[in-house]
Amino acid sequence: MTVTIRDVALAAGVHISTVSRALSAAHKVRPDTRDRVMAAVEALGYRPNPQARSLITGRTHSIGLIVADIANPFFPPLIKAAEGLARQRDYRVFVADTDEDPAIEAELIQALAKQVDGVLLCSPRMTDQQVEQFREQVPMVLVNRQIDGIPAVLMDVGHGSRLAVEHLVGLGHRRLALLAGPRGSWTNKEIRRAVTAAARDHGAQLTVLGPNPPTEQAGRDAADQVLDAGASAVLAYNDLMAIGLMQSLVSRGVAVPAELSVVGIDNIAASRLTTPQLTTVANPTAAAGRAAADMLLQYHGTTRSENGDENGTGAASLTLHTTLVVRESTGPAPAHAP
Amino acid sequence: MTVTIRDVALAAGVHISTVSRALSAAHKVRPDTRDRVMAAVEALGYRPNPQARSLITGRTHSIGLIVADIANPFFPPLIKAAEGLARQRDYRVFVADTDEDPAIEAELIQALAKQVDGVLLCSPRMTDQQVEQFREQVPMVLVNRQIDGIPAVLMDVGHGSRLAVEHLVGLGHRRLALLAGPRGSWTNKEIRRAVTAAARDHGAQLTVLGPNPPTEQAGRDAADQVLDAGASAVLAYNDLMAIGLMQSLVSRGVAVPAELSVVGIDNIAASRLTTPQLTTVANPTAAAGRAAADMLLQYHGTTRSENGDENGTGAASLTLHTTLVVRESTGPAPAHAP
DNA sequence: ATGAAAGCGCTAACAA
DNA sequence: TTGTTAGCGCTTTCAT
Repeated sequence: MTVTIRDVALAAGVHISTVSRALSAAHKVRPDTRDRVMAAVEALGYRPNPQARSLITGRTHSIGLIVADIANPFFPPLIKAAEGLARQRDYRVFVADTDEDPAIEAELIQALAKQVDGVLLCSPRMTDQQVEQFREQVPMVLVNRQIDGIPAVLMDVGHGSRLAVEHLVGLGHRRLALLAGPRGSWTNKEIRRAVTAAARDHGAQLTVLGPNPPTEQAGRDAADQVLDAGASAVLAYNDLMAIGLMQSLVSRGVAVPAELSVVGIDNIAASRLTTPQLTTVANPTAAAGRAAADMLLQYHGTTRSENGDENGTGAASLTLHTTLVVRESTGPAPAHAP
Repeated sequence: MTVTIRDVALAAGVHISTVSRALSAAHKVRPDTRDRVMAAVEALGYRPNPQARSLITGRTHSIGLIVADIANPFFPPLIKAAEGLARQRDYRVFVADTDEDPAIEAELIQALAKQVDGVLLCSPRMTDQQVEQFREQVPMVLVNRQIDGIPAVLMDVGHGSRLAVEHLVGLGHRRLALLAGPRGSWTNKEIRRAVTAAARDHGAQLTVLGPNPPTEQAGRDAADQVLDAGASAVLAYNDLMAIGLMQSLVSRGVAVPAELSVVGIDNIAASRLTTPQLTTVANPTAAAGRAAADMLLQYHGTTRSENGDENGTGAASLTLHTTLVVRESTGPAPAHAP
């Protein structure tokens, strides 16, 4: 029922190896033979079995893309961009979702390792050691995680966070709160580090709240802590949390930004939809997805480590810039604490 | 460098077929032999090569999931749910994005057909004939598309749309507009059919605007047409368009719902974020994703058509209910047209 | 330029 | 219960 290379060979009156050549190394076959083969291919509707092919070539023409949560609006643009680039290069993409769970993450990458030519690991929650271990099993490009010797696409969210703090300080805020993100997140550490430093530099007081799951619900739940902290401005780990926080604030009768300024991170589409519109640090997620896929395919595209540089070549990192998008959720510090 | 079944056999002092059995049909091997094999597996870190396995078994343990646009917030919850169920059954998921393009859709399904045990085709834009053709090449479950003889998970968006119309009529609206979606969409046809019928039943006048791409931008662009149509209420193909439309309306100084009522479809997370909050028809996307994956795996899980019913078994359809979520974007019809 | 033969890593009859 | 033998569908030497 399924048509194989043998059927084509039979129909074209040649040996299967000739069919194989006609399909991959066209120039190694006489034009007229090639034509006969192609005609048979057409007539029978033959499509090579990629499994069989990859069993012998060792390449699957597909890559894995692992994200913490596909329903988090941060990821879809990244995924889409990575897929688009992969498609251009005739690669398939396996997308998997770890539910923010390091154990599932490990399990998935393990399972994927054998089936793909490389893995794009986005915002991993595993430890560095775990990541390094998997990196030995499969070519890998990291997104939003920095580990020595592993190629990565980073977003300088630390810089963006500093801009946010300076924006806030410029508006007169002296007591800040940081609504931190999940534990294993490199981005979270970067933000925390940058915000702490920036607050110190500008003589502002900082309360760090967390860790928290990176969800709207966590943002809602944190409202009381934020209020208790006595801050006049909050920076949240991401827009989702900032949006949830604003909802709780509204329902408690706290005016944003009059009584409390709120800043998010990511610049997801929804951040323009809230009232007030969210001030946020914009992450170039699509560019990151594209760049990461490009890195992975380029790196693997050179038929397994060439360029006379086995260790260095693939290990370059790319850092993309973030920017502060000032909208309506930030304003001058109130004269008195709320 | 890569450890194969042969290495394990050698280390355990048994034949490779024994290793194979110990791994798949554990009970067909003596306990102590099995232990030795497993010890060797552990020691060597052996993982079976899924490509080789599937070459012989004909099953890949993965399914394809094709969506029109992964960045459309309608899809991620569906994808996530489908992936969750697949994971439970130890299946991998290939997610692909067609960019709303029927040609890419065909190309993708073609490429995927050989690499997966089945395909979940969500909101396809291809013609029925094309879909039917692919259905012969690979087990398939449709989401949001009804074609005779192909199992599907449907959402009764027609019912939901009727509810929306009745809600609007109940508020005194007599001139309605429908902001239609993309051409190939079954959902779009359903909505159009239901809205047309409901408007007729209630003696309301209806203007249909479209087809349009299912995007926020298309919603923004349609504001003038909507206004020109002289309607006092609009139903949009999806929330994204409704949200875009509301933005344009606001910028033109048209009050929602005072001068114009707006209803969306989908109930994406962002629909609660707008001001006014969007009245919308809620689609159970997560349930649909889960159900579709379940159908596909069950259907294929019976080791290729059993149950004494080769044609009928897999062809059942499941219809999920939609509900109307009344929020703030709909209100009484104004006394005079705007 | 083409055919013959070997084998990628594994499973599944069949023997023993 | 275990080993032997054939392949799954394809690519890739090696001859011819």
